[in-house]
Amino acid sequence: MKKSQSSKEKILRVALKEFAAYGFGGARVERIARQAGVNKAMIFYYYSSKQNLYRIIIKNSLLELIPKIQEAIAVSKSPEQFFENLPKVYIQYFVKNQAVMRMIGFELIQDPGNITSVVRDIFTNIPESPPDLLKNKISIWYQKGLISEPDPVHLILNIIPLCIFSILGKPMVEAILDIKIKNNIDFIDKRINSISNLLKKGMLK
Amino acid sequence: MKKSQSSKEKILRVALKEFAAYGFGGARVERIARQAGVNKAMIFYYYSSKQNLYRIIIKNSLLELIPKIQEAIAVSKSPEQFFENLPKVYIQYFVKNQAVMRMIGFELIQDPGNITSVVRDIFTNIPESPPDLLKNKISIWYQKGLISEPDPVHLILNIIPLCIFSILGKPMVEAILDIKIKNNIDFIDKRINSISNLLKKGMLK
Amino acid sequence: MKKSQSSKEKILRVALKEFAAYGFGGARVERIARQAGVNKAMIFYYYSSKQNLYRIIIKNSLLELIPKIQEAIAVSKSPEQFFENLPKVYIQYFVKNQAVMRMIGFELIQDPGNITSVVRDIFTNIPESPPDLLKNKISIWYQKGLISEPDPVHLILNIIPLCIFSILGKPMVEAILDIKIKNNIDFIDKRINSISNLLKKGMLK
Amino acid sequence: MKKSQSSKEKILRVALKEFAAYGFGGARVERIARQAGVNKAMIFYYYSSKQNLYRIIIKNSLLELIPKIQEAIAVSKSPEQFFENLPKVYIQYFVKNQAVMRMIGFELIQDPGNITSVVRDIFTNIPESPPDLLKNKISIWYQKGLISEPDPVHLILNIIPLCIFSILGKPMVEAILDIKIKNNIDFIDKRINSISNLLKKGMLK
DNA sequence: TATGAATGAGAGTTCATTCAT
DNA sequence: TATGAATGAACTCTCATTCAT
Repeated sequence: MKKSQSSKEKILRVALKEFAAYGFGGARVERIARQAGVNKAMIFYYYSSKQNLYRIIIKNSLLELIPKIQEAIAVSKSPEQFFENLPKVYIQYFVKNQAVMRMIGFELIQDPGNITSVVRDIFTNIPESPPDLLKNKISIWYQKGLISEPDPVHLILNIIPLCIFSILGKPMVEAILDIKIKNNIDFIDKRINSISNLLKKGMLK
Repeated sequence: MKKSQSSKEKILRVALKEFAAYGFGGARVERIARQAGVNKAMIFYYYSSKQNLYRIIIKNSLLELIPKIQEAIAVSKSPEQFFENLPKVYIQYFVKNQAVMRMIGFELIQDPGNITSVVRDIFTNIPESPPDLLKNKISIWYQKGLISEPDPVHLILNIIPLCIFSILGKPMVEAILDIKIKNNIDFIDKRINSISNLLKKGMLK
Repeated sequence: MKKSQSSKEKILRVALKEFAAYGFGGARVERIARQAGVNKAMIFYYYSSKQNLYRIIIKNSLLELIPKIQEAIAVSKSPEQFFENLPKVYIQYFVKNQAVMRMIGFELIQDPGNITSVVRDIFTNIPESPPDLLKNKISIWYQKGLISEPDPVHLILNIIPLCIFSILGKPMVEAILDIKIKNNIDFIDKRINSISNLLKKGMLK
Repeated sequence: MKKSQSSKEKILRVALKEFAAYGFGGARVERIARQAGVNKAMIFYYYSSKQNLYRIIIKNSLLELIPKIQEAIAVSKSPEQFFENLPKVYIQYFVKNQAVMRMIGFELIQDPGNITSVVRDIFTNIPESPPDLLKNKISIWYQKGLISEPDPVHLILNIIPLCIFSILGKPMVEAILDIKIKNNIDFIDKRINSISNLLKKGMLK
């Protein structure tokens, strides 16, 4: 019974990496099975289809990420804290969970409807509507004259891209500038700092 | 002769959309052929393999995009202009060429090495080194005390993500905030504005 | 378990015939599958590619044939016995295993390097070097004044062609002479005899 | 008009090599066209199909070879001369025309009926029946007590295989004996000699 | 004669999925 | 739970052949 448990979970762990590396279309059930050390048929026994396995992984990933973000938003009593906490939480999570980040990336490009429906699904199980909480917060800050961007959509779209793309886009920017960054840990720290400064200088009044 | 020309090019046009919609692994040669109104074998006649077709499209796309960016950089005599021109050019291009944007996105997630090598390849055919020109510009602006971020990597990583992700991330942010944006043209204009303001307030001294 | 065993082996048996009948290029995987009564995909499941299946069959065939020849050489205490045993063993084997003979024939025409490398490969797994044993035998017989051809290459090339080609060349010689041989068993016996006599009279001193 | 002539013939020359190298199934029309420096469609314009091209080449080859053999037989006034002339003519022809030899080899393995029908076809256009001439010659020699093998089929099958296989089988025998023959011209001379001696000692009374 | 484009059938191969045990 | 064998549809790619010019 123990072994089955571990098999079932190992499949999840391995499949996440596979989907992140190749996307849904490029991922191979057989490769997942081999790397998880289980028989191919077990994947279907536990998860019934490749599609379903994919959905479960997406959902699990968001179920792990979203509360962290909610928390970071909740503890931010001022926009200053908000502009510091959000990049830090996002980037640190994505650095540690690059496979999750890649899967989310794939989904956004290929079928945003998919991921947004999962997000909405998760939100409906939370008593206080996270969208409302966030919108209220922003609205209050703006009314108090603390921030310069009143539209929550644009405010959020000024933050999240900087977080997600900071890791994904690094190799491309290295190519564009013909620079090779060696120390990745330093880079991440500087990245968080640079984004926080940009957001604070750029959107605080 | 005319028909062949159109066949060869039609394949390119259709394939770009297919790859953008499904990624390399999920794209189907047969679907490309059907939509281009050509025999499946013609794709191999002209492009010899799916892989090769993909590479050519990536390269063509970048060959079209990069000069526009170079131009936008070149005409920017001040960092102020720079922070205005770059988002405008990027976003307007991506709005019109969403398939290109999606393909670049896929590549960055799946195999950044691939796209960076194409970028480098294109750069070597330009007499004045684009990386050097850009780095010099930034360095001079910083020495003159015009901008607050001295590191070109971080400066660029504060710009490009905002441009690429503004279109890709829109549906997700709509889900997060439970808002549905109707007028897309207005949205794009506001997006460009919001980014320019953020960058100017956030990185000009 | 039993059925799978039989499937795997049945493929081998059927494929040998197919390759013998049509050569590698002309052989059809689908025909092999149909005749073996298995799903086409099983051929790749067990043998991974048409090429690989072909190689395995060639190797198996030689692994069966070569020891018989080695044995026939080993038991020949005099050149007289040698000139009797070798044609008998060769021809009787090829009569029973015409498919093997044809495959070897194809290989010798198309890519002799291929088959010679397999032969060498098999030899390296035999403790006493078969080439050396054979060369020694011939050398001793020549020194004792028993045979007239000192060069082992020419001696062997005076034997093997007569054996292989006796079956393959029969229809052509029938055409050349406008004769139709009815009783094949008699023919084979006479063939073995005629060759033995030729070799004994022609190469014994 | 001249160019067309040369194209038509160049196709024949190149196709012979192609068929000899890969067999009918493995030969590629496109490769023939490229190597002949003509458009693929021209092959069908001149020869209407791959099959037909193949047949024509087989026939042409035999039309060139057979008269040489007939001549060698005709000039042989004694079995001694016969056993000297035949190997010499055969082997020297095949050394110079290895592609022809290979094509004949392929045909004999794959579909002997094909080549025998062509042989018969050629013979019907010769006034004196070659089979009869040959059979008579052998019969007379035997009646005169000059040769030991009365059956023409076996007599011929004691000769031709040694000639054809001497070139084809060389690499394999080199592998069997672990010997590498350097000088090919010497080898051929020795081969002809060894065969002639074998036949003379072995079949002359 | 000559060409490049086009075609359709089918080749080998892959893959998610299911079955029997 | 677990396995190896099996399946069928679909995939990329090939190739002899034909068409339009």
